[in-house]
Amino acid sequence: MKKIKIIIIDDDFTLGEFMQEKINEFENYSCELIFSDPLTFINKPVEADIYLLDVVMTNLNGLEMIDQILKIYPSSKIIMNTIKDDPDTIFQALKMGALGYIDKQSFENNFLTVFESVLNDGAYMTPKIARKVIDYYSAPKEILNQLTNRERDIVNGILDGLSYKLIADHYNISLDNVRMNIKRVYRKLNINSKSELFKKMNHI
Amino acid sequence: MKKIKIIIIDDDFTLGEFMQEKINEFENYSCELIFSDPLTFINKPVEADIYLLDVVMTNLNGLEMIDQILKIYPSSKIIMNTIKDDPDTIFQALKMGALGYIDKQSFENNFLTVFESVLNDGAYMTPKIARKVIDYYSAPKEILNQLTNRERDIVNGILDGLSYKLIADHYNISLDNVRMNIKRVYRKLNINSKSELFKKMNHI
DNA sequence: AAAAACATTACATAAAGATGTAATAATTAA
DNA sequence: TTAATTATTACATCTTTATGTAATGTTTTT
Repeated sequence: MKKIKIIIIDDDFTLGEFMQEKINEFENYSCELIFSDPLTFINKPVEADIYLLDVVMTNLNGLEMIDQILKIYPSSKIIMNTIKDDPDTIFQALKMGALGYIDKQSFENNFLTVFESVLNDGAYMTPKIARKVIDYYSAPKEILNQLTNRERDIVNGILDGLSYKLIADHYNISLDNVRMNIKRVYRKLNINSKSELFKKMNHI
Repeated sequence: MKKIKIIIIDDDFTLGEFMQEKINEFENYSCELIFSDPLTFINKPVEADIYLLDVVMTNLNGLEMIDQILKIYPSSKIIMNTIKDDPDTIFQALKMGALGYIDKQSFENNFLTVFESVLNDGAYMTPKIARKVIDYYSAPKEILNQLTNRERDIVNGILDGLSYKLIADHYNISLDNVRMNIKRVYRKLNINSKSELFKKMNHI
């Protein structure tokens, strides 16, 4: 049976070796290469089924590597293995196309699950990471809560892509009413453009 | 030791009973109530540590229930257990505050993991669901790929909240150039307003 | 009932966005 | 090296947004 080939790209060579060892304990997986310098890999890429990528590396940003690897090997699976777990980094990684995101502390307990998940066209995040993703989604809810009903209506209209005029028509109120509401919303949220509103509400 | 209290709200009573049975096989969990009619629950809510909620129910939309339950019991954990796995439904659930999302087929194999995840301030999605969430994130990447470099620059500027003028200044091009590019982008993407652009790119 | 919060309309104005048409330069592909 | 794209600039016009100020109803809340 053909083994699943894993490549580790991680600044921390000791940790890399540790992970390699853990992986190779399993018959069906094979991890032979560790790149502790990402540039070495970039200059001479090697194909693998799964890449284990650290985000924080001195020579190169791990996030950019996602893109580069996928350009060369589009069907390979990329898993982020990192201590960096702020929402921004997580989302950038997902946006770039990483299919797994685990924190280094839970590598040992989770790597098999991650591997299996991505190999079966799924994805995996540790509960801690998943929670961050979910909290990010529900953030807009909190914002909407500080608005009055009418303000909420209008904000939703805007997020739906309606013009002030259409919103006014829809709720049978004057255009000026819509404007007034928007003014108040902007003040409450400390913004002053539709773009900022969209940013605050990220995903509808 | 106090048991973790679970309440099931699911149209399908037979399935409800099956899940109840599975849950009660474990010492530390206790599931005594199944609401096959969501309205019964709404009219006379009962507190629990975890709610297992179906999305598709005849009398009420499961998504709206999330909000209602959390209003009454803010610290309770809500897990969606459903066959509905289209991205829109998933995101709406997450947006409303659900902390877990599993498909019914994998209930038996995953419920313990889900329970433990949410009880430890985490969240959980089955790999299949997680993949949908991640694909949703990387969708904008595909869109950006059909644009030229300049068009991409400008789209990114807009998503950052910059005005045409600021974008023009930033790239040292004329305002009309920015406008021209936007026109082309709108045509390519079949849209005709900034709002629609934001919607297409959802999360930046 | 008085005060406070919320809702609605109105007038006014400057800035930004959405589109059309058209000509010229710069790049790239045939 | 033509032909075909792609990139820029320009002019014109109409719509939409962003904000200010101000007055008058409606609900809530105390």
